[in-house]
Amino acid sequence: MEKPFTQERLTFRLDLLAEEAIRANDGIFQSRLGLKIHEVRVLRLIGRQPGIIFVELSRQASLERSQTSRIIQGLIRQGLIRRENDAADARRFRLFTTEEGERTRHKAKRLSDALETLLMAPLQTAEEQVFDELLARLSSWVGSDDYQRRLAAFNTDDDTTDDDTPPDQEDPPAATSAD
Amino acid sequence: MEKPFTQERLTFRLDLLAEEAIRANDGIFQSRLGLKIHEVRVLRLIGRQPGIIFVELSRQASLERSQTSRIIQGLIRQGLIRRENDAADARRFRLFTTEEGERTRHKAKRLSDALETLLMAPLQTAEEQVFDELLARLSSWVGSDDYQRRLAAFNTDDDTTDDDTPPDQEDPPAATSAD
DNA sequence: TACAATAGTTGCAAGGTGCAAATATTGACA
DNA sequence: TGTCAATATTTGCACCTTGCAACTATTGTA
Repeated sequence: MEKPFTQERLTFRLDLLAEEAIRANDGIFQSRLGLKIHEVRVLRLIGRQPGIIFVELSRQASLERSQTSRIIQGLIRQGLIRRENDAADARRFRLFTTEEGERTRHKAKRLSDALETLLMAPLQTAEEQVFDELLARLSSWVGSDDYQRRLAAFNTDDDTTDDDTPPDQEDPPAATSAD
Repeated sequence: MEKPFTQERLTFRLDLLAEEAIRANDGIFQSRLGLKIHEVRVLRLIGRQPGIIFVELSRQASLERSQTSRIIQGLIRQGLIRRENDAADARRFRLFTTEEGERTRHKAKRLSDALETLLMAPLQTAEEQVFDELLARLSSWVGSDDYQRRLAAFNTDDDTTDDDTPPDQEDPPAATSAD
């Protein structure tokens, strides 16, 4: 009755897993810290790079500028971070975590670690490392200009000219009449 | 200047990659087939299991019932699938792809294949297989009752009692003043 | 002084998501 | 047979996220 995930689209599985990971993290963060996952992400980045400026933050968090802006406001309101005008350029400001922000960040870290462990439970240590490494390579790849360029080309040109796919049989249409 | 993705949260990277994969697929599907990624997912599932019923479909696609319902309506309106009342139970109906639906499905498949190839470009064949396999195991894991149970326990209990984390030093706060 | 570029904010509209109530049908049982 | 709980699917709706576009503020340059 359970459909195996093998043979499913890679993108689908990726989506599923990511969604689940996010859902889990977000749920826990909300209930334990009162923060959303994106807020935690921003908090973490600021904590790791004190003095980071807006644009960098937005880029690294992979969040829209408007979104980033609103998240920052929220974190400030909650007293988890503070901003400081840049001495050299009044358009910018630099961000820092507060004491409380640091405490929260560490709590979040612990929660994330535990969740990650749970998520990776079925993998052995070595496998987990491999997965981690491949994931890192892929993440970096999709962030690269090269990838973006190729993707754009894909959208424009007709790479789909290999119309030689057979009528397709995939699955023996298993009768779902299991009642 | 480019922040490496190593050392980032696994969930974050996972999210990033999944988002990118979806964005790419969705864009292409929209422009080439006029379909959204979720519609394609549903179409694919129906094509693979002709006669599938609503609940099963919703479960396999991992989509809300309401959402699934609306997607089905859309696909019917576009003439890509058709529904047939279940002989035994009038509350249910069974779903089938139309001729055109099949054609569209194959087009979608080709597009997905090509995109997947692009996405996995930095990996060698063997690595890709490993990644695929690990992903499959993880997908299946997060769908399992065991995982769900453990996650629920996590939400309830206090697994966070290991409060021995050191003050944390992570990153040498690299001065962002690279200007 | 003027103008283009950069930094960040805010308004707003479009779309996705999911709950909850509604409808239709079935099955069990008194 | 009438009643009621359960199942299947749909629809209404309200909430939230997302992202564009327009706006303000400041800088650098000519």
